[in-house]
Amino acid sequence: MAQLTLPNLTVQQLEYLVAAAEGPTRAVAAASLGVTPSALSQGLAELERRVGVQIFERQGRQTRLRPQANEVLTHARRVVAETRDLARWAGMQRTGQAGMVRLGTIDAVAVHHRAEAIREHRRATPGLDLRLTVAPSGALLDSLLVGDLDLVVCVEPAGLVDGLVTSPCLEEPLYAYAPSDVHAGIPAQWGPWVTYPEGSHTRKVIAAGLSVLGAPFAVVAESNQPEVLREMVRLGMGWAVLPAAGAEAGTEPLTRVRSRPVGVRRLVVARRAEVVTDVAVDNLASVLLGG
Amino acid sequence: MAQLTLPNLTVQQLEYLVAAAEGPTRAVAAASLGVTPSALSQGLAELERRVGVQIFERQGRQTRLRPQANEVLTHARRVVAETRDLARWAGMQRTGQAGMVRLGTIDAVAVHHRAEAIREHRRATPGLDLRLTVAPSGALLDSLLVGDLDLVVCVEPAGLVDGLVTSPCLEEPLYAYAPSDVHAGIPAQWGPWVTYPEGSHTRKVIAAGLSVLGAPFAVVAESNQPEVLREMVRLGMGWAVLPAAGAEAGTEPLTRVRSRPVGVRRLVVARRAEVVTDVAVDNLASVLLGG
DNA sequence: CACTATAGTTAAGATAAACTAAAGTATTAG
DNA sequence: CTAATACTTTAGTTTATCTTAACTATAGTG
Repeated sequence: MAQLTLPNLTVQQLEYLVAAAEGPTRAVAAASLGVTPSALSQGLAELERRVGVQIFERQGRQTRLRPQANEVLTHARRVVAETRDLARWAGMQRTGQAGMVRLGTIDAVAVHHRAEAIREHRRATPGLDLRLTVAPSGALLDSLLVGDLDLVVCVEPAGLVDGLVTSPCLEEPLYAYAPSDVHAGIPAQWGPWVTYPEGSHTRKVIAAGLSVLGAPFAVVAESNQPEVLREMVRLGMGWAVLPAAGAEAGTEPLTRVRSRPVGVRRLVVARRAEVVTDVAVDNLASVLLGG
Repeated sequence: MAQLTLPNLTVQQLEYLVAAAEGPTRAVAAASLGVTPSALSQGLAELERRVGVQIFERQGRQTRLRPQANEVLTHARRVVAETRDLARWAGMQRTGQAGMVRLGTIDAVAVHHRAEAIREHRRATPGLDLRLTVAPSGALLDSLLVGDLDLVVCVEPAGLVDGLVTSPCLEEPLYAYAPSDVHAGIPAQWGPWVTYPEGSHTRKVIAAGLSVLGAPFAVVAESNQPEVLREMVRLGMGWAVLPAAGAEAGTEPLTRVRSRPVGVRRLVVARRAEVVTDVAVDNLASVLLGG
């Protein structure tokens, strides 16, 4: 098949044609474009040369469109309109009003701390495709590193993670809760425990806090979901250390064994270090930090 | 309303983007475009700068499209395809296979002499919008001068018409016909006549021919249509001088009073002198001349 | 008929864009 | 470590596009 080389038309030339077709004279058209009549004339001559078909004809002292120009003019209008749409999209993209952000959070953040902020941000930027993934911190950070997520709110990792940058977001106190029929004694008699699985960032914080208080940490059941842990406590399966938001919500909130927290887990906003600045991600990050 | 200034994208840049998206590497894409990788790289960088949105990202030693590029890529494919269509149209326009030709002829040409040629030309160039107007020679030439027609086949005008050029097309003998019950005598006893109206080019030719033969030219009825004149003769209203094609067609052809023609009318192909070369008109003109 | 205003083109020179060739920078493979 | 690959940058040249200014042609006016 013959490799038909396309005429290298520019959007500007097509704009010139549209303006020339709409204005009563070329001088007016040129003024509306903000160029000299000379520039318009040369630009249109170049357009005509590239299309390779006569588009204009002199009639008296005016230059008019030939009937054949309609085909070209239609093309020009279409491309100009499409380019206008693209420019509009690009503008929204630049200001973060359009595009896609894949956000990952632990459940407490999505359900409690930033639920309203996320809902409000979604309302404020309807063009933005905001996707929310709820998972444990470790899984979120893995996904972030691999590129499956753009922004993560999770428990602060133990050390610096290569390729990620984190900003402190909020600190969440963790309280001890016991089944309702159990008498709270000294910490050395607390337990046994239901808690987050091995490997969980929060579990590390809990273990450290209990260790400081001198409480044993015998684990009888595990779950990543604070709601599940709360129900286990209510059913008398064991004790738990949970954020207040997860434990004291619902119709039958648990009551704290001790008014002071066992520990504090620090939540951070994390994103890839390498990544070029994406305004949509920036905006959401600042909402999540600032809220 | 804000005058959103459009990015001056070029068809070439959009082709670069499409090629880069389709080729496995940029080097391959550049080769398929017939440019150096450097040119492709610079062109794409310029495209990205003009759109104002990051389209590419480095991944290892390759440059990949970011997900956001899909929007731009879709636009690029569309505009490239539209430009290809335009180029195809322009090519047909240049070779006369597309466009519009407004042809005007006298009836004998459309009905007899060039009927087959016109039909064949219409069949051979289906993209061409060929419009046929049938009218007397004077009206055709007026329309041609005003610009309502592009090409005319008519009886040769008496003198040169300013702004028109004519080429001889064919010569058409005109024969005398009498009602069937009339005995053909010497020319001085011919008539009375039914013939073309005053002002008709053909009538001038007829008048001159009869004058040479010494026949009187008393006119009792007029019509521009040879078929009408023929029927008048058949009904016995008078004699007529007609082209053989018009008089001797049909189920009851008239018979000539005299085997030799009374006169000859010269048909010409006429077009405006000023007009820029239009290949479609050229082609049709040569068909009408050559057939 | 000159005289002037209008409509647009052409010419010349400056500025910006786009190409090639060659050198440079990472990244992957052996 | 070395070589190859995939692109980008730089430098210099060619090509486009703009502005200003001069030019052509037409239409209207006395």
